[in-house]
Amino acid sequence: MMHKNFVEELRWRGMIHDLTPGTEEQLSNEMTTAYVGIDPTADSLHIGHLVGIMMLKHLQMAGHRPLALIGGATGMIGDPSGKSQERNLLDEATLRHNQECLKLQLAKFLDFKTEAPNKAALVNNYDWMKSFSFLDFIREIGKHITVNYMMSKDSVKKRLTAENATGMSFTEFTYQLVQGYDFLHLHQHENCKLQMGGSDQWGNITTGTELIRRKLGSEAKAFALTCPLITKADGGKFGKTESGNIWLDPEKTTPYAFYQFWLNCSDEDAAKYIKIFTLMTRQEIEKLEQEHQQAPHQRQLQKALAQEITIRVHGEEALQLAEEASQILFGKGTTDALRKLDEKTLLSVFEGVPSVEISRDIITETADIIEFLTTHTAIFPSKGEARRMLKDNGVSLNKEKVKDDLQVGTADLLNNKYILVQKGKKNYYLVRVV
RNA sequence: GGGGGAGUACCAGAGCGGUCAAAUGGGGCAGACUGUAAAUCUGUUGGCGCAGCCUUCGGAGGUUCGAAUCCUCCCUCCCCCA
Repeated sequence: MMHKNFVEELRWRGMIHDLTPGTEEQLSNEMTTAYVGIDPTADSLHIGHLVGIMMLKHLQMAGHRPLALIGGATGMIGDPSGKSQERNLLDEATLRHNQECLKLQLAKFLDFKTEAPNKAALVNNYDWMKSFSFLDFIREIGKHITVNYMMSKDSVKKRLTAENATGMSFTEFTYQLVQGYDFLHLHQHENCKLQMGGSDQWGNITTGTELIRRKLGSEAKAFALTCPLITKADGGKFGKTESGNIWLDPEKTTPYAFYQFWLNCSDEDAAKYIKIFTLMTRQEIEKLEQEHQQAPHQRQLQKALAQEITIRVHGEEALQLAEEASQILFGKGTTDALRKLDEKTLLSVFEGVPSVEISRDIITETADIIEFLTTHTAIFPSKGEARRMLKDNGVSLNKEKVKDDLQVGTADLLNNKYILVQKGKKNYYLVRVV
């Protein structure tokens, strides 16, 4: 019933950073339950969550049982390992709402419905932490782990010894123990034997395995597996753009923007990401890489990557629209091509492009381009910036560069109703005259 | 509780009475080159009616012709000792 060797699969995909001894044996011996934690800080996943989810996906495909753990409790504390500050408490209603939304998105990757024994499940540590009293916690859990052990974790050491040490609250210090307890709880209630996560979670995960070993004895089996943190070749943070996170929720990140994100990856990143974020086989990927090398300008890797993820998250139809829009905006498209589009096509193509409405008088009166870009449409936050960008040759109307002395008039309208404004090469805005 | 240090633009970090809208680096944005890539080079990075003016250097007052720079109080953070 084990279709594939899970660890082997992750290994060639470059998704293994570290694992505890015996992990592979455990996975080849029996169907194993494993989990990945997700913070429910928003009502949508973003692509930073995708690595963990893909690990669960491969796990399930290999015949094992995936658990997605919503960190309702831990998410309120904040991991001391850096970036995240201590967080605020979410009220329970918000937490449950987020949980439901996340589950719908997870269902695009994991099978929560199958009759097979390895059906995916969603759990929330708030459910078992909320009524766990402090006193009970320190008596039952805290006494099994020494402070010395906890202090030896990198995440903690860094906070204590760093040059610019900012101190660490008791709450943050406790984080690893609370997370460790999750593993113990799942071990006892769900027969969960493996926790997975990013390599920054190694310390927290091993606190869990250690807690299980000390509390349940050395015959209790608990393993850890981490994947490397996803990076960009240029050192930037993965998954962020100037406009923020890339979300899976089409309301937060349009399918067009989502598709564009992947299409825009550098060659180096695309080769790495395609292994992590798609299910293409090794042969398929190697073939693509060869094709890419022979004709790099065609960007086969980026296209394949963008296609597969966009379909999985947003569906076939959304992908098609995103591709069409990209073709018109970035292809050989000219003003003429734009003018030929009928209104319906134009609207569907630009669905994912931010749009602004302005009143018709502004155009019939003919508007100064700077006024048009700032006060009327708010495409630029300040006139100075608009002026600067115009001087730098960075603004186009309907795909034609414009100068700062232009008067915008009805002649610039597409379908007598729209103007396509372009800020730089990649930022489009559809201005709609009403 | 005692002693010391720090808070400057997106971040890091200079400046310590006028020449400061504030060095430098990073980041961002744009342009050139390209393949909607990377690297590189260039420009730009508070606002406006832009050779001028207005609002900024934790907060509130004060000294001075003039303060990011000096004084007072407050807030926040860090370090060391107890």
